[in-house]
Amino acid sequence: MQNKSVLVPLDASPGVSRYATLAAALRARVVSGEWPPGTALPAESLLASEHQVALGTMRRALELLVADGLVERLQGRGTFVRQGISGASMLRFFRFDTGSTEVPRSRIVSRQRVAAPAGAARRLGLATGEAVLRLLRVRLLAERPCLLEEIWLPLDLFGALAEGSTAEWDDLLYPMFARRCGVHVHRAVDEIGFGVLTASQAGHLELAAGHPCVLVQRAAHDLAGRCVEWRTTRGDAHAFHYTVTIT
Amino acid sequence: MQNKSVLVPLDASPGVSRYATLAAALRARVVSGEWPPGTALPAESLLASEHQVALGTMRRALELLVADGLVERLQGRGTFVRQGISGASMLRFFRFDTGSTEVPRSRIVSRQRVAAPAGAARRLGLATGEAVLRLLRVRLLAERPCLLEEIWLPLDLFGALAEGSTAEWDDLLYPMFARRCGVHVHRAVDEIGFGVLTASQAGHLELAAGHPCVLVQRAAHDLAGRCVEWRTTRGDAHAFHYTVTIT
DNA sequence: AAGTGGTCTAGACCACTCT
DNA sequence: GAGTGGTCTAGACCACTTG
Repeated sequence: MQNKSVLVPLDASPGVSRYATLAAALRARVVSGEWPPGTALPAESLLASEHQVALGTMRRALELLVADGLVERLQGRGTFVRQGISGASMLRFFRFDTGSTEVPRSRIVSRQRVAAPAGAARRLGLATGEAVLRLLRVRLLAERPCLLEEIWLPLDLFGALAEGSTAEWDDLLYPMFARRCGVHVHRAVDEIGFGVLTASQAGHLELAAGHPCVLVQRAAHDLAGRCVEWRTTRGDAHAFHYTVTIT
Repeated sequence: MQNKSVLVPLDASPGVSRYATLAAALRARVVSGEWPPGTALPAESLLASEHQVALGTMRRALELLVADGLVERLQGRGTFVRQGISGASMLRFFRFDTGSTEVPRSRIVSRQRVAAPAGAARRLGLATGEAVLRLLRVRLLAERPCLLEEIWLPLDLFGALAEGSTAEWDDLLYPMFARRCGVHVHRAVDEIGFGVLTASQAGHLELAAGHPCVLVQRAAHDLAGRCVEWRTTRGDAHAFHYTVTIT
């Protein structure tokens, strides 16, 4: 029987499959922090019996969470809440001829605690004037600057980054966000556009003012969907390349 | 039992699941033309009994074909071989402020039957000098040119387009390719880069020579994986925008 | 050896689309 | 009403990881 509405009092929403309902319930528990990033969920057989559904139905629900990127499943090990996005490097939009695929070095040019201007506030879901951290950061490959980033972070989440030396910061920010601030970036939207460098921007990149550049504007979100970072990345337009496959 | 190697003589490859093997077999039959684009496959129950597998196993195989974009399944109707790619408009890379999302008008500027130059031949998998069709095409929104396209087609497939007026050609090429030449574009790879317009290119777009532009180079493939079109699209870099979501 | 996810089976009923 | 794909069940065994 598909809908044992008598035996299963829970949510027999019409038009919604059981596994979709289960997935939503599990998603809520993950987002609530019941299973923090990196921890394992109960075994599928346990979850199935707890929710009184067949194993296959619970598996379908878990597959939805995998498709969402919320969890990952490892044969023989378990089902784990993902730590955060992985291959989201800005470098995937550029091709700098350094041969290797090394992680670019990172240099924090400036760090300011400021009142959020309208644009950043809007993107971060804050009121104009709320306290934010503004970072200016240059990324280098083979000692040469290749990307310039302006990063806006809500201070209520990233207070731990407002003090202390920035010289020892990691080259990769997101793992550091997780370790030092407990912020896990789970989803990001990159919007690519074209522009021209100001004199100041060009200086950081060792290019001429007015040089064409590609702009990548990123809004990064945590598990709960809150925007936790707003970032604008600039790089030489001539180094830009990106591949999309349609099917 | 998972591997009835005695009862099922077919391909008991180690390390490969049954449904993956089934999917490969079905894919081969689709590619061979046994079920042309637009036609329905036999019902999943038929396929399952024919291949002596459980329904669920055959469904898993069909899901793989769906993920490939090879077929689509419609509840109550059947499983159909896809006609071709759908939302692959070049316009998704640009934002021209015309408000609407109309299909841009198309004007064929020139059509030549030529010997393939090395670049086009390589992309199309032809020998240099083989006969190809070269099209120059302008796309217009609200009567204003927005995109310039140089299109290379192998003449052995597209002979039907070499004769007759180009004035009555459709605004969308792929449906016309299917109707008039029996060529179905199922997969395309777009490679995006940055450049600058030559005087001649700029003229077609009503821009100045040297104006920055975005280049989209597309290789389009049919069901069997043959490259059937090589296209270079140019548009004003300032109109470029593209969104990518990472998770 | 115990526990996990991955594959497979052989049924059942449901929702939808056509005629 | 007949036929299609979509959902669900209650089992079984396989492949892999870890103690």
